[in-house]
Amino acid sequence: MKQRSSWQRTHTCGELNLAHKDQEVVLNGWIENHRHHGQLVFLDLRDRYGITQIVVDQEAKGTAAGTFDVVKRLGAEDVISVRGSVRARDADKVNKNRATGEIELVALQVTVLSEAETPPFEILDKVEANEELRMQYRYLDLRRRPLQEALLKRARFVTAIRNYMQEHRFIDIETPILTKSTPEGARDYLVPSRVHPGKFFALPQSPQIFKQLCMVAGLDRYYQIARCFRDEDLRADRQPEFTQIDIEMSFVEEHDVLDMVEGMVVQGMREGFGIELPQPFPRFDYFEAMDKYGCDKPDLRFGMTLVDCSALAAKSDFKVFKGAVETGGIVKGICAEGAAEKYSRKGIDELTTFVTGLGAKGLAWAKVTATGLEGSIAKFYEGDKGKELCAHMGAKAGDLLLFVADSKKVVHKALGDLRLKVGGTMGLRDPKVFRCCWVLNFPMFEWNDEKGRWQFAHNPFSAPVNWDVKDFSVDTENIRSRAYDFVMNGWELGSGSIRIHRTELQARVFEFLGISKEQQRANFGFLLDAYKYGGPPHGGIALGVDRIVTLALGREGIRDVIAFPKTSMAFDLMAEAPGAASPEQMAELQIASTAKRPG
RNA sequence: GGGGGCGUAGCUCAAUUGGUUAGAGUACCGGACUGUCGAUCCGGUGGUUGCCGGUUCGAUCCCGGUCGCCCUCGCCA
Repeated sequence: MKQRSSWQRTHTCGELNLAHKDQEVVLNGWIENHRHHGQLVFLDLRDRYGITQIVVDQEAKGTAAGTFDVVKRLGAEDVISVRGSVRARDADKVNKNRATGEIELVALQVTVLSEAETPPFEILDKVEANEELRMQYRYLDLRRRPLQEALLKRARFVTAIRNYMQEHRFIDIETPILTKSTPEGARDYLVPSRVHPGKFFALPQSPQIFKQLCMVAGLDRYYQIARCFRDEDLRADRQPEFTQIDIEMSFVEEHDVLDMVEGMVVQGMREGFGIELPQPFPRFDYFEAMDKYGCDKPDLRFGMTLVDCSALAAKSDFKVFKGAVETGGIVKGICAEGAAEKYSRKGIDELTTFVTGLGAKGLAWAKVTATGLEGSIAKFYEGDKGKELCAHMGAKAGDLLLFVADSKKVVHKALGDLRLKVGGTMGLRDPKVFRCCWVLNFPMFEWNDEKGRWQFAHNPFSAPVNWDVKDFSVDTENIRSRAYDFVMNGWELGSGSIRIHRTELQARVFEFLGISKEQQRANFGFLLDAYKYGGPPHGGIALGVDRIVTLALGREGIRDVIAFPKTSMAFDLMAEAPGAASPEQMAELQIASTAKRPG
């Protein structure tokens, strides 16, 4: 027989119903609300599982002496234990908004476990206090149901992922948190070493190199729910520390990784959030995604794809169209189905302002009517020409056509963003609908204007699509890597690649980017050495847990799904971290601060 | 690092062109009330208008600086 103190609960605040009628039970919890009626008091008692109404009746039989005096003094957030009898409510007194609404607990005895001061904000499901205050008192904010629900579902999701990985022979391997700084990529968080004066550990931006070493070690399939750290400026979807599902597999090609991860995501979304994802996830070549959606993370909840109209534009009388093509640019359009009515002249002006803000010189448009086109380009597309354009765009009466003529880069940026904006306005981006896809074969390098040199587009270890590429300096911008992104609803949620597993090729990539032998040795020496002793072909991916959960739950930002987040200035308002180090600590670490405003 | 928004009672907000004693809802405290469930009714406490400085007879309001929070561009291989 388990021991239970008299104050300890027999049930939770979410589970009592008519089946427990007339039973004597004990509940523990926080007082969410209290309603005093003189000789009759109602308490809403809350715990993680729900809310149960407690009734304290001065005149009820069997109530312990003094109970009513205790209850009269109770207030919000006091922690109490209630021994009572479960009573069915009369039909007209049932609260249909609560799982426990058919019953109430008639108090026989009330014990105060902990008194609460008036909280700085009311603990209600609906957010009333501002986020700054809520972050300062995060432990109070976390009492709110929406936050608890996010943490619960996040945990269920991660558990589903772990189960899936376990089922597929992956080994959960912990990699170092105290590791080494690398020059490329994000700014590192540094940790001074006491026993190595003047030297610093870096917190990992990701376990990238270690997971590849796991492959060299022959561990074959690695995964980790890994904390990562990046000291860059923050956004609604970025925290200085965040969590990745990190995966690496040996002896694989792209489709092996993609198939495996696809199954994992489907299982995680189903078991974590009850979301069924349509399969298979479409797989786009990078340039195909850019051509059709104007971006490398397409939102597939709706169509409205970009249609190339350059050929039609070239023979047009419209100078803007014709001129763009003649000077090496392109003309593309989108067809917003049924949007003609939704956009007034003023609405279209706003769209024009929107695209000019993205670098476009203007926005050409036309509304399709039963008789032809209306709008800025109508006079160039009368009669058959108009019909030809509509046929090309797949447009029918009531649709709105929007065109941008410019360089390919500008057209894709402007129309890609415009597509999302118009799609949003037309209600095509339903937050309860989820569509995933893969984007493959990203460019291997990108030009860094500031530094005046090429740099990795993805990471230094991504293999080129063509293993035999002789010279990276030839046609550099068209060299593709075996890198892929996982995308859901227009969010990049994961990124990975098939890796380079041979020293020679890795060395040539570094060499091309002007990373000297010395730098290579200093930064990645142990990885390059490892490959000398037999590195298997391998590849992997990392998925952002915080972002997936945020998207699945339809929350505003990732702070909503992290128990103890930091502000956009990377400050923990509750713990007041970071904080000052004492002179003694600094001296022991042999470091000094040059900050103008210490502590 | 740049741009934008915000900062007034514990909380959410208001306050006319710069003008009397800075208001309301809610919370809290006190009172009434035996069927409420965002209880209701009556009364009350509660303010360095983020901070510093300037303009002015007079500043919540205008100006400069500063601190904090949020969004965003750069940044985040």
